[in-house]
Amino acid sequence: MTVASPATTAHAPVSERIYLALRQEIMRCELAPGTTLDAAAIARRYEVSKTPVRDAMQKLAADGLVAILPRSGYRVAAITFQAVHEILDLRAAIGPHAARQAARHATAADVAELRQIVREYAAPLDVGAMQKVARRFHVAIAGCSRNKRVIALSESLFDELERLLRFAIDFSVKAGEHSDEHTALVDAIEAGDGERAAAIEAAHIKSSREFLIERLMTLGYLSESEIRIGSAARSAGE
Amino acid sequence: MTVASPATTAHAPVSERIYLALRQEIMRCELAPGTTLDAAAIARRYEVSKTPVRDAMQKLAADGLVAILPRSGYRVAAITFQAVHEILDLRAAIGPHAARQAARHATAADVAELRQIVREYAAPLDVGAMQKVARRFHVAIAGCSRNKRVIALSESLFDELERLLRFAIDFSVKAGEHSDEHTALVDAIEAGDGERAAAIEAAHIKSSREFLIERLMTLGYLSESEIRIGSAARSAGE
DNA sequence: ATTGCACGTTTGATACATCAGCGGTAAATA
DNA sequence: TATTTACCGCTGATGTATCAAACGTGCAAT
Repeated sequence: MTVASPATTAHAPVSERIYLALRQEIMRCELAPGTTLDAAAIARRYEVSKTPVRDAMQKLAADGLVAILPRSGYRVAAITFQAVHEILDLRAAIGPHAARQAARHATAADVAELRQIVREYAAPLDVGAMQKVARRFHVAIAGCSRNKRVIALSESLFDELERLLRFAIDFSVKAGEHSDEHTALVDAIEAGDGERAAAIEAAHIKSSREFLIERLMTLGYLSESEIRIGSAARSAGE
Repeated sequence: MTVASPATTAHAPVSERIYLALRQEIMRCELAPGTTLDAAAIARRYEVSKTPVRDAMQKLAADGLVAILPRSGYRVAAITFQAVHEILDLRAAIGPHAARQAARHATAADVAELRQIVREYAAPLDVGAMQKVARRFHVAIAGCSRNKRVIALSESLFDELERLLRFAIDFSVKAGEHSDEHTALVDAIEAGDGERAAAIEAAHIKSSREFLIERLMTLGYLSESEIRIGSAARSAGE
């Protein structure tokens, strides 16, 4: 109420602002997974009422970032092996598909943009920055598919993945060097070879999946038996 | 498959009721695509306040069934060729993947359930009922993947597809007979042959895609050029 | 005819009321 | 005295009523 509501706030829905702020906090693990969120406190903190907080919670729940316990509370989504597995599995489904479609639809400008992003891999980067570049690269490929749903889904998956990585990896890992793979992928897209593009993307996702699982294992987050079993028989979590 | 009531919680959230009711109306095209929705009127109609209506709108927006125009209104999502294309494309990405995973994870009970659903195809069905059975079949396969995200996504895609079919096909088409294909798919899943399962599912989706596109063309919803171009260069629509 | 202003309609936000679940505390029993 | 159970109060979500702001529309004036 103290906000004088400047005339410049033409198209700035308050709920969107809250949504983005919370989303960032959750993804950066500044709000720890499993934490129960107090809607009233958040409203006070951002100096707004509870309604936009409510809206933001709905959106975050749709993104899978918070769980709504009816009549009980909001909780930051827990990080479970199940979740990691599911996200990587979904990525394995849509990543290659997006690459295949990208090979069909990519324009010269698209290819140029992809090459630009690949070039940025060369610069010495910390893990956080590398994450960002990787996200841009894969989302750009999704963009080439010209399918808005695929794009939105890719973004969502990468967001969640980023959160998992921040939590589990703790930034202790050096920047991996697979820019060769990326160059090959762009080449395949430029050549219009959808199958090759899909295969490269599939291999890429597989390797990052194995990397991540190994990493989680060394951190004691899961045992070998869980990997063997896959995602079955996980009753707990969420 | 009884409802797993969460212990003491025997509650019916009002917003959920509104959500389900509106969702059904939208999917049955009783609310025509493109219609602007009056939140206050809906609130009066269901004898509730505007807040649960708001929540329901947020959920529907997350499902892609309504579009929220900030500071302007809610509108039932329009049906465009773009949307049909995107949904079928996404299905083409996750369907085969789900089938492949189903072959890895399906239990004997899963296979039995799938066979039961396939059997129901044999009975003489109207198009609406066939839709429902097809939905159950494909969602059941997604269920075998043990990936909750894949399951939710499959359900969402089928819901949207159902709406598109209701709108475009107008129930004038006879029940297609591809139960052989379905049987073959279940066989592959039972045998654990993921690649074969994925291939069958891919072919199945491709054929239904072609069927639907042809159907839309005969109804004058799109021209041949649009098919050639694919989804590119559609500036209009939502 | 076009532009500008004012009004009405509808969303967006706030403040307030209500209700269910959870935890603490106390009492009763073994 | 220790453990269990039942009751009560508190916290926080859900729903209602009200208010403010913004977009669209229509009329009027230039």
